[in-house]
Amino acid sequence: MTNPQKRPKGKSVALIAGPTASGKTALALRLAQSRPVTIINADSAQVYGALPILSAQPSADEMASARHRLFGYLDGREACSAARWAQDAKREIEVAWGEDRLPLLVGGTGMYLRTLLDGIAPIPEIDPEIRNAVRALPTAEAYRALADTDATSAAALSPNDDSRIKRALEVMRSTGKSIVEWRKLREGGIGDAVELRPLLLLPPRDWLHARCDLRFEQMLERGAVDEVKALLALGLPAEAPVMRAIGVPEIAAMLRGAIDRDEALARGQAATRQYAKRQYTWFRNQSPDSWPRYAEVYSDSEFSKIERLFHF
RNA sequence: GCCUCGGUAGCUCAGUUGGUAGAGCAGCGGAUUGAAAAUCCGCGUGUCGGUGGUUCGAAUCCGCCCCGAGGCA
Repeated sequence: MTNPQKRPKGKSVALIAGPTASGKTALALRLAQSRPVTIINADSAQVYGALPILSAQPSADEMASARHRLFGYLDGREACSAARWAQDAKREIEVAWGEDRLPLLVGGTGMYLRTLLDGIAPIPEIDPEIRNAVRALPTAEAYRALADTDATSAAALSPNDDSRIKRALEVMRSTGKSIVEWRKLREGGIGDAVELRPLLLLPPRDWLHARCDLRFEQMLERGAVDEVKALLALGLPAEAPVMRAIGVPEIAAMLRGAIDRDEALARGQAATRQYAKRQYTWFRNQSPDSWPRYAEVYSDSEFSKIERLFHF
């Protein structure tokens, strides 16, 4: 299956992406047995140290069995971002190459991966005061303010799209330039400079749902509640990304007595399924057609089939 | 055995004096440029328990049967 027309563009980067609970970790660990790799996290919640269980980070044993990077490396007090992660990932990729290891990106955050591969608009850091002021506004007010100063981007957004409205507004206030203008530039992507070996895991939805449900239940049984207790004790602001991780609001509601355990379980499971669905939509539609899709249930017995899809 | 209440979407339930049914949640499709496990947009998916009547027309009225909960014995 070698294609003589296809010449390597550069050093290799492997990528396993797909919805939560699709088997990415198992596949990555299996791959690590067959060649020297550095598994690099590409998941926006697994970057935080506070939630190893609830964010489904690999276990301590799994982490010890292969080289892992960018898992749990940030304090919940700082907010990660696509650009921040992409920068860190680039660095880890270089290190891996330097050690003759294959960098293996594993994760489900489509925007992080896109930022790394395609780059992003070079918008300067937002002044924290401006950011805080903008985020404190009610959505409708933020939208009005945006319409007054940046009608073009306001027109392109739903008046309810809180997070994009506030991003557009903070960019306008902080840089004096519309986010629409900024986005005409896109910088820093490594996609054209590397030989990418991607694989999407898109298992059948029924199976995935059952796995989401089971996994959240097991998280609850295996320490997620204590994790959330400890997280709440830090007193982080509700907007901190780590506070919005799936399961945190649900378990927090249970801990303050607003809902019982069954309800927390049901809500956490539903939130997991809904997240998986969004990821499914992203990877199915946003990924280049050339990226191989594995639509079956992954198990290690399928590994040789997977290796072929990976174009090794 | 008798009485009462209930049986409508995957779940919890609405459904006014008969005009082939609609909410929430779940689910499905989509978007996604520095919070993305975020945020937003769109879509009812139905033997109205079954059956036989009354009627131009039944989820709505009547009979019988089935299932569930409670009560009386």
